[in-house]
Amino acid sequence: MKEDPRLIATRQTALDAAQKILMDEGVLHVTHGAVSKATGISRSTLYRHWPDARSLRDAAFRRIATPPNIPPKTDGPLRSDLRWLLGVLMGALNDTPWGQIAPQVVAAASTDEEARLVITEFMKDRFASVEAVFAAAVGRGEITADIPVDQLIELAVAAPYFRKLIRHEALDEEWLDKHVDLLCSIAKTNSGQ
Amino acid sequence: MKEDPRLIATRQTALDAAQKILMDEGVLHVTHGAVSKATGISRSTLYRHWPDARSLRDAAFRRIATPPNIPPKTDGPLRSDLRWLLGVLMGALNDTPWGQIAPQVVAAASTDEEARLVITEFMKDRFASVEAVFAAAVGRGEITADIPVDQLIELAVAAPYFRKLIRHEALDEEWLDKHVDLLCSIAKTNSGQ
DNA sequence: CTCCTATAGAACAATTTGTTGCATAGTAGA
DNA sequence: TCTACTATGCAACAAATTGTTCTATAGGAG
Repeated sequence: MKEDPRLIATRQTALDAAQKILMDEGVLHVTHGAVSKATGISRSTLYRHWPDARSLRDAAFRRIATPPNIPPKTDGPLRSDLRWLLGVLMGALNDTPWGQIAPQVVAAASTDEEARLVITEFMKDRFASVEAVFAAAVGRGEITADIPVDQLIELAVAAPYFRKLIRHEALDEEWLDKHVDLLCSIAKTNSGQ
Repeated sequence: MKEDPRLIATRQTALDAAQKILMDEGVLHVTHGAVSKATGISRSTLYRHWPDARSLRDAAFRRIATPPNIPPKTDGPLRSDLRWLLGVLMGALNDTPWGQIAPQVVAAASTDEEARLVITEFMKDRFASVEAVFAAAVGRGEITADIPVDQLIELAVAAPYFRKLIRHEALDEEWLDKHVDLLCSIAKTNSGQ
């Protein structure tokens, strides 16, 4: 029993448009009417797919707020692995829908359980990737196991997110290099004391 | 030419309610109708004060998003000054309207120039306070001037904001102690090389 | 070709948004 | 106290938005 291709096409077209509206104009403007006007899909069809405004907005959030997984590179050295991982993360923030939508998800999370889940799940993934990088460095004997890994992970990820989402400052290669340098120096000076 | 006390009372009552709605239910629910129902002020009066939905929301944002200034304590030692300053900042995030509203402001900033100004101005203040603390420590000779101050400031402020706004994790005394410890150790090990 | 189902479109009710005119009541000044 | 002023409340209203329902049509599956 396969799904009618028209269902799939409608959903895809509608959510594409909803996503664009969400990014360009904010959550306030994601409505059945706006999506209908943007796509040509009739309002009644949209209501059949998403019975009310909230479910439409939720669908738009969920679709866009599913960022790609980053399998970390862990073949060392630490600086190189960390630079690569955070480079990918920074790229995602700069150049993908996720980067544009993240502020909206952050805000939604304060009143919406669904959005909160999206964020915490996502951050768990990111933290795990960074942790894998540090763990590999410990495994190679590059740093010792007594560094405050949890704090380092938090700083590593917090800085780019804070800079992009909250301060609206540029995330560029130069900034990232300095960030990674500092993280490595912390890891190493705290190592083996 | 003094202002009619009724004007002042209406504005205050209305914005109090708008603020509460903004925090509890999100920006979507800040409308003239909702504020009217919450306060008993008639809709027409509200429209007289704020001609459209956007100006009402903006007013609610602006009112709540004016966080208190924190004059930094700079009489040393570094750990103590930093602990005090970040403690106040953490307290504001945990226990004041600003902490609850910040996610909404962050989101609004991605499509609203006004909200972006609020944030950048505010962050400038916070950064200046942290910088004053480090500068005082340099002045006392506790650390040397060649530490990467800008990065340290960013990390100092980014961590609590990230933790609270994005991860929705607790900001407690224990976490803050470890955060300040790490910052101080970075400042000192990078000092005088 | 036939049955099933998704869509378009229009008509509709309900709610929300914004406007206007008028009576009332609070405020300031003489 | 009396007067002029102005903010508010209220009701009526127009316009836009939101959500529902029905019917005709067209696309897809067997």
